[in-house]
Amino acid sequence: MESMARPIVHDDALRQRLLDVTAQLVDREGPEKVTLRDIAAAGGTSTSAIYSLFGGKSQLLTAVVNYGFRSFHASQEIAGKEGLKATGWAYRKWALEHDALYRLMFGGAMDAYAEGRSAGGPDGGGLADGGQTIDAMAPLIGAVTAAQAEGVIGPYNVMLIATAFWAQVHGLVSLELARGASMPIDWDALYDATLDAGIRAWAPRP
Amino acid sequence: MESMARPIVHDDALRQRLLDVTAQLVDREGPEKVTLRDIAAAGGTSTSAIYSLFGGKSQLLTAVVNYGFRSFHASQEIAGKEGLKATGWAYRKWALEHDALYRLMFGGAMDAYAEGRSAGGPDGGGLADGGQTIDAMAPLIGAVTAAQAEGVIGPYNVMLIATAFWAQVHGLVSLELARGASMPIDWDALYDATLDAGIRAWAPRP
DNA sequence: ATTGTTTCATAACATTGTTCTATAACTGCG
DNA sequence: CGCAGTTATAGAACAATGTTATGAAACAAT
Repeated sequence: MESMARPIVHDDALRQRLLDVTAQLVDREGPEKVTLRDIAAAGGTSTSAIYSLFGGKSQLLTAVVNYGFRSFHASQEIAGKEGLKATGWAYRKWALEHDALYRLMFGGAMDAYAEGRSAGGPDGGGLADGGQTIDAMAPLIGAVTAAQAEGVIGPYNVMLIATAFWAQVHGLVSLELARGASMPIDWDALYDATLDAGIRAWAPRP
Repeated sequence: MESMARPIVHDDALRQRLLDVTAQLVDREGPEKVTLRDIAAAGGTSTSAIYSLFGGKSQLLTAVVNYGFRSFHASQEIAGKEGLKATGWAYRKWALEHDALYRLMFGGAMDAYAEGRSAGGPDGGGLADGGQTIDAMAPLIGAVTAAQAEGVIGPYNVMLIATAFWAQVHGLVSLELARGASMPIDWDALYDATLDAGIRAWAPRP
């Protein structure tokens, strides 16, 4: 209250810049390989900024994951209106385009960093958890419900079907990401056939 | 040829002990958290042993992954004879019992270490790759073929069906491992329903 | 015993996440 | 206008960890 002091440089703009830079570096090199010093240099600041804005590497990565979830969710939202298969294809597209980030979000690699929860800033607080996964599933749940209304999907439990679909797609994508290049498989065709099979499996019984 | 020297202590017995110890530690703490010094201490030796026997942390983890694949493969082999659903349940059982190791094998986390291929010792050489995944799928492929013979599964491409099944199960398991506790889902029931749906999807068409 | 050779535990090194500290940048007042 | 007060930040110091280098230990041959 007495007197104001040195003006703030570690502001929201820098925070956003660091998020962008980190997302890029993580996508390029993976979360382990990227160092705080690199991130700081790329953002034109010092490692202190990461500590004052996020709290540490763990929280920075958490914030990046949250950032990723928003992008992924938006992508699913759009595709969700175009039906079940479109949602599946959009899922794969996003995952292949965000390789390392996808693994960080869904691969459980985040657990390696989980321990010190941040106080909960406007955005970065709280560890990425199932809540976000369920959030991200909302468009898929919507698509399943719509398909039921159209009679394409039978009257099974919606959450169960959605999770089954999600797991199917996630499994294919993570298999493709992890071992795709070294497996003699036509992933496009497999993906297509699998989506159809998934729908077939939950079609109304005659 | 001139003269023999100090007797070898870094032998195959120690190698095996280090493999066991590392597998345990990795399963308990994950591959990032476990340190070479801890491993060496737990094995009653020094970090040098890891370098002379494996080449480094990367190759040690690769060897552990290979070790894991053998165990997993054996488990699948047994279950494969009992049918498709049994294979799926055995898959899940093994994965839940080997949490971190499973992620190391199938989660793509190994890529973080991939760079220096070892010369290829009797066992640890070569990075774990798609070959092992396909190997591990063999029992599943057998089960699918058997199910086709019984008329439970239709005349679709076997590899395609097997991969679809594998992805389905892998997706469920990794979702459960990563977010299971924080999602309000009855995983047992979901697993059961999903296995049935998978079989239904590829049933012979009328 | 001495020498030579090989093996291995330990010490030194480089990198990286994190914490500490001293300086920089500003305000308000004399 | 300068000086004290205050806060933010860059950079130094610290701790941990994978890796490499070094020198001592253990044995055979002479």
